[in-house]
Amino acid sequence: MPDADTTPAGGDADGPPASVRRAVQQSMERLSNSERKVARALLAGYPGSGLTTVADLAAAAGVSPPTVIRFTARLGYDGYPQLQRAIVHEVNEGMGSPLAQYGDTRRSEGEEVLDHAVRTIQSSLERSFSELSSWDFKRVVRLLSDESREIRVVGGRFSRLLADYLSSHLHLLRGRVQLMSEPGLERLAAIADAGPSTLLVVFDYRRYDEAVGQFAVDMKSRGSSVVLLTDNWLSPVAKIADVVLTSRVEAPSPFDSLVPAMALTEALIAALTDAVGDRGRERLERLEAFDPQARHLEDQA
Amino acid sequence: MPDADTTPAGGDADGPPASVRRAVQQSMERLSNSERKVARALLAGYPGSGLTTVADLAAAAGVSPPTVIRFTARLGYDGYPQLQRAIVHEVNEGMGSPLAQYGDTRRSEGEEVLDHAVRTIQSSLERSFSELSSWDFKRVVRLLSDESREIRVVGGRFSRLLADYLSSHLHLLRGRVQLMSEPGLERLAAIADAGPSTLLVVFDYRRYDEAVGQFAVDMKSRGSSVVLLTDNWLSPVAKIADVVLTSRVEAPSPFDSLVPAMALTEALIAALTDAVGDRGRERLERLEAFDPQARHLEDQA
DNA sequence: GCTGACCTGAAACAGATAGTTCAGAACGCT
DNA sequence: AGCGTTCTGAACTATCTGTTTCAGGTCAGC
Repeated sequence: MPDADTTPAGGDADGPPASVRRAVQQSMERLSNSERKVARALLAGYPGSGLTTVADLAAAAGVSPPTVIRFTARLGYDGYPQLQRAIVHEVNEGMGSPLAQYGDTRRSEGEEVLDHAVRTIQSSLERSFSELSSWDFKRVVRLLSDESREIRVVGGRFSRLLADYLSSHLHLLRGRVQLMSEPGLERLAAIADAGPSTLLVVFDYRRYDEAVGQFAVDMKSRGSSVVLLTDNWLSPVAKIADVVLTSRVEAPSPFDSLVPAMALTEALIAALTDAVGDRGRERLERLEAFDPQARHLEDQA
Repeated sequence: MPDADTTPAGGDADGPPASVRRAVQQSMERLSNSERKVARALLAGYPGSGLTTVADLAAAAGVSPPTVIRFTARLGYDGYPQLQRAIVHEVNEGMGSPLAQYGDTRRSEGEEVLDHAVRTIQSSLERSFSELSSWDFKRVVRLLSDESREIRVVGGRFSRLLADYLSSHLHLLRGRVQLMSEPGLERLAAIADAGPSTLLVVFDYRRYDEAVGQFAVDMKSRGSSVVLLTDNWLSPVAKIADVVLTSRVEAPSPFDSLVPAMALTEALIAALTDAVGDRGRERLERLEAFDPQARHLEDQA
């Protein structure tokens, strides 16, 4: 049993590095409420938060310094400096290794489900993007950034959330955008007003929404362009759509996943932000002038 | 672009990261013999050697502490702690996500933006899950699956979509769920009715919603349990929350990303489906009897 | 071989740091 | 309710930190 330098709570005497991160996660249960806050703060800003002083970490966690000390003691370290050394050690080894953290052992219920969920979601996402046609993607971006067009956005039972999400961002970046949340008069009016300069964005994922499908058909018949975001099984709207972007829906549960679709939506927003450039930025600033709570541009320093 | 925090000897105002390592290498010539020993020791054990004490680094280099101090001064830092901070900063970037590398290079508009978006989103997602405490996750699942509890779900400007998403699924799996979509009488009534058997689920991501925060505080003061889903910068609600689940919000655009948060939500739903087991399945079947369009269980063959 | 400039480290110093003590608070358990 | 246990932070302290001071040492140049 050599190397008794940095393996306190790692436990099983097998893992050579015994990541501090995992040690913390495993010890979660044994901790008190405030100590758990420390654990969360440590993981949230890892590893930087563990390389500052006790006082700093305590402040970040919203607890007092003694709690941090007790936290380190409970993990099995002789003191805060020793925990720091362990982190430094780890940083020295890894300095970039991304997914070394996923172990193999599984027992407790929740963990298995979570692990499975993570992998399912990630592979769905990966696959979705790898199957995405970048040419279609660009076409959609061009359509969305064309301010001479009137945009309507609509979605189905769950995908209405994405329709909402997209239109909210569109509002921030350009004018002439409308979300068609409910069936009814609003949609009828939209059909009546539709023409060649109208752009309808449809989110339709299983199970496909009949009302949305009919609405798309009607809009199309009035000359509107139609962009469809759907799953890989293709909504019936695909038949009449001008551009189709698909995403996978494989989920860790019996329900479908919207994560890849949302990722696609965010990618569209990113590309659109890039496309509208200064024009959109000006609009954002104008909007912010009226809404002190929205300062979306200051995120990236 | 000042930010005179960590860019002393980077010098030429060109290098984007101004790596400490590179700063040292460039300054080699200007150093004295002993100082150069320090430089070599620092680079040899980088970054760990720079995260210890002055005395340690001096010993590793075979020189006296003052020499280390003079070394840091010669590099342009105000003191050893400042150099340390610069290194920590660097480590923080490099360790987690490979976000740092996508600085500037772009040619073909749509495609590169898309590529960048994909990578950003995926790394955010990966990082979020790696930082997730599975213990907290399990606690939330347990709370959500406890049918003796009355559940209230609320969200902020954008995260209301996730609140909606979660509550929609909760409705399918169990009873006594209510989405608090708008401020107003509905929320007041919820506060009045709240008690120890109430569970409030709060989605609060930057920019944090004051109304939601106040609502959470009020609910908590009435004895309700509070589960918070937030970003890694922690909503103020974290102070009073019983459990906190964080996700990253780094996005390919100036806006924040909700993809990791949605993935987390879906993981919760998956685990919850598992937890409620047959009871939830029966409920689903009962619901389907009244809604021929919802057949969520047939997805996985 | 003397003089000046420049390194270099021992010793001393001021300030910050981790860790301890203790009293009050919160909690769970009959 | 009342008890004992556990948790938590304010105040304190001993220690270690980075830094400055200063004297000894090295070397080049006429």
